[in-house]
Amino acid sequence: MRIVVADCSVDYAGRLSAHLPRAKRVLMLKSDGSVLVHSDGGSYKPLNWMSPPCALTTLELEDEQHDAGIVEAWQVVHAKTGDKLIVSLFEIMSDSSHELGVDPGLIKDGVEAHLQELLADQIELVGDGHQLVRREYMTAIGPVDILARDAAGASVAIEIKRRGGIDGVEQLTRYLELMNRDPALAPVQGVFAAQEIKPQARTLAEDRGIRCLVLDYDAMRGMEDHNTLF
Amino acid sequence: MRIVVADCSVDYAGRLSAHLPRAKRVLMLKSDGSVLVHSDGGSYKPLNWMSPPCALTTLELEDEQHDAGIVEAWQVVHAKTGDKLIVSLFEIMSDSSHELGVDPGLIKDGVEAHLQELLADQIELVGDGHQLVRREYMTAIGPVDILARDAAGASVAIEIKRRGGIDGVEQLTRYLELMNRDPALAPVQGVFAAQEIKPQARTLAEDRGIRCLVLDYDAMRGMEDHNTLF
DNA sequence: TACTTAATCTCGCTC
DNA sequence: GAGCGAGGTTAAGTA
Repeated sequence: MRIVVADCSVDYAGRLSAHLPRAKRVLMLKSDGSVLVHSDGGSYKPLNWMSPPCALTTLELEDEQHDAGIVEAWQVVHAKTGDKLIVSLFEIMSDSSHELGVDPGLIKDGVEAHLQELLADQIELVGDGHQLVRREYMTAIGPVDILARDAAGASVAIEIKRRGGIDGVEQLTRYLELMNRDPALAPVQGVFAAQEIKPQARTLAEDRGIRCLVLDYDAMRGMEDHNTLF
Repeated sequence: MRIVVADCSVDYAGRLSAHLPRAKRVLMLKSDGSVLVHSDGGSYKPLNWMSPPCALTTLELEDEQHDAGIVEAWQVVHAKTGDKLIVSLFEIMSDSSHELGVDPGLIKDGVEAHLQELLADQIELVGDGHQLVRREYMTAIGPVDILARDAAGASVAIEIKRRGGIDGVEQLTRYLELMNRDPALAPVQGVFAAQEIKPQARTLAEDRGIRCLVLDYDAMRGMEDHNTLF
């Protein structure tokens, strides 16, 4: 990993064209050839970058570049797409390299799969007397998150999202359309469950007779812990 | 901007929980308080991070942390959500600060908006005798990319995507459903235009009577240049 | 390997 | 400020 702090301008030509006017920035050159151009603010996204696999070469300076005050120029080319990033350096404030080694990587938990697990275990949240049939119930066009039966024994197809948007409603609608053609399942009631349901999605869902269910992740997790403890 | 290269472990607790085992990494501390944890590889996305607005404080070390070899510990807390990032430093290889100033920002062109512009200018690509009514034609549920009329004067609603998937077809279907209720427009023919149309999307579109149109961006741009030149 | 879906998405625009 | 769509999306999981 090489880190350069420099007054520079950057040009990108690939799926789009982009230009960064001259300013002081941090240039991160990773050992896989990738380059990140960061400013002192914004989010984790660099102003500009080149993803691996790619290769960096130092360009020969032409007279007019030299006259313009450029002291060094890099060309970073993507190995597959040919996308090109050109960094023109006017002044280098700092240039250092560090051997980091391979990173052991991130360990994370607490995502959408967990919501499905929790709701399967607490299926009564969908309605009194509901019973789980199975998770990831396969259909011809993909798996429905949860298939259940209500107190009367009627089928209930549940689509779970962390944030419920229109896409999720469309997805559930396609499943319902298909499942309602199966005499063994029909009629199938739809339930759209999410931690947060967007107004447009709720409107669309209710217009189609799909029930909306807002999930309280913390409460469900707390319930789970409680169940585990006793 | 402060850049620290250190042997460290990182813990994040917020919308999810995540942990980074001890390893050498680059820590970028931006002046807005945000922190990025980068390894020597991967993409532009950091292994872990905290977005602004947030604040960094140096924690008092407890005896057991000291015994474990930790020489410094930071706590970065998000100002609104309360998300927390804790960095435990075991050894600091490098620690430097640089004044960068405010970045002038990225200038970009050549995205989807451009495709819409090009197709509006070259509306005859949709079919002989077609005429542009307007771009971004507003409906109650959002703007249709292009509204045109065919040679016979019938309405044509065009949805443009760079990559055409099922989502885009669903979107256009919703527009068509709404527009066909308007006597001044009905009947409205749908055209799904994209640089690349996925097979599933094409099947769904054609099943619904929506015409598919594959756009050749380079040819359209070339045509545009040609028009400008002569 | 190709495709589908989620993301601590981010970013920009509109209402 | 909230909502919605696009992204050089990126990244992870699955068929």
